[in-house]
Amino acid sequence: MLDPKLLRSDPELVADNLKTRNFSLDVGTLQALEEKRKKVQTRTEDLQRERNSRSKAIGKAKAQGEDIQPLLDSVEKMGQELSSAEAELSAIQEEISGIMLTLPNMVHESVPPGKDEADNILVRTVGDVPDFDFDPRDHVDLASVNGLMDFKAGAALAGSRFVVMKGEIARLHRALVQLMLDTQTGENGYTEINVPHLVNANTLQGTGQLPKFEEDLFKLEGDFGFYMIPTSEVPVTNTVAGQMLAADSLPLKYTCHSVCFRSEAGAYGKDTRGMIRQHQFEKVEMVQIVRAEQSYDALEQMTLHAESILKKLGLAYRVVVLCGGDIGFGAAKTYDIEVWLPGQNAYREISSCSNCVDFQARRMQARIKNPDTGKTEFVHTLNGSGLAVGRTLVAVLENYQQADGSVLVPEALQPYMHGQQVILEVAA
RNA sequence: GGAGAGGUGUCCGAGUGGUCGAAGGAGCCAGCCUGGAAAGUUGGUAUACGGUUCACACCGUAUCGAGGGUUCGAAUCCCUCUCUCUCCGCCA
Repeated sequence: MLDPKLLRSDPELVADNLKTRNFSLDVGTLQALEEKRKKVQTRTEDLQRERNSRSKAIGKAKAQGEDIQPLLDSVEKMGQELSSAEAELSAIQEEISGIMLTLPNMVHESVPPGKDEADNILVRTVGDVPDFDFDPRDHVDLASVNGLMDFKAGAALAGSRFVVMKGEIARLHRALVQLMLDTQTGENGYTEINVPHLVNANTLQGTGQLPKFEEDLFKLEGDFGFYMIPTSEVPVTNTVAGQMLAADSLPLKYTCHSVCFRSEAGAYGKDTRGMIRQHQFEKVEMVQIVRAEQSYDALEQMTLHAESILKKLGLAYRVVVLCGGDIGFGAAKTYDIEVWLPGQNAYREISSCSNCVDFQARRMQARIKNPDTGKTEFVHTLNGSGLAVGRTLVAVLENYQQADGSVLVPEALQPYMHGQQVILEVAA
């Protein structure tokens, strides 16, 4: 959520900023609502004050054994007026907060303007794109041998955009999870955390998926009000919701392996082949809760933490900073990491690292007491993939393939593969 | 699933209709004390919103798990929900 004070005091500044992400803020409507709110609130509070003071007088009079009937009569008439003022006020406030919840975050000044991903700015390119002396296959062709990656089976069990993995592929997938968790915990200073895969609406509102993006989520039927998490960013970040954190407990750095569920509404016909875009996929996430003044440094570090996995795996990638038109709802600045996929002859997103500044913290009411000023302030939250496991699997298969269709196991993964150096070998 | 007990400020904890934003304690901050510290001692220490103000600040309103109700007045009474704990049942 945006700072309501800023929105009130300088709506043009906010509107200008949101223009960067092609969001048009209706300043006039908002200001009119605000003005009305102010008027009704003042009137309501005046009435409340009057009622309170008369009620106190009644209490006093009664204690002294006086006749309170005249006082009762005088206050009774206020009741109607007060309750209608209160109703009007809460209706206006509800309307305002409804709008506030749908406003995206303001972007950092370094975020480039732009319409879509074509306008993202390249930050750096790392590693060499492999040069094959044969026509490289994509991961579907490579791993479908013996049905080790079986989309038909997935479709039969659930529908399109599901997969069944077996044998060496399933193990490689698990090995990637292990490598990622071990790296983030052992080298990058994260604490491993394991969280619910089902959450309630309030939690999703805290991180910004609700109320605006419900169609992207899977919601469970029944009275529980459960949604399946689209990313563990949601439950992990919300572990600090509603808390007054000790300032010296920050930064909090969590890494979490989870399954993620996305409806992929609006992605019809996009990435229909293979494991790039599934309804269910696994991800190792990084989440940081930091002091405000540290969040942009933390974003740089977190991006490097994501990159550290790609470096270990020897995969070529590039880092881009998302332009205003491509950046997510809650983020103030986002780096995407794109890995080279020979099967697509293109770089494809494998991680997204965002600084949400105080946007989520304000929604969640996650705060610290600043020890220097004594003031309460919101923490800053960051999240990033470290990495998307399914897409990393795709990248390993496609980048390490050999002419005969077998795939070399990157050295960093071999300890997790019982020392196995090659998979998908065709029996001679 | 059944029975019971609870949810109060940063934390612990008192408070069953009125002067309670809330006793007391811990923590934290400041003053005194001290060569310095500890101890002691005095004071301060919630959040949000609104109003007045250049500002310091002051005033008002709301907030005792959440929402509704009763009442002139609710932390306190009633209803619904929710979470935690204990016991029983069931269960990976």
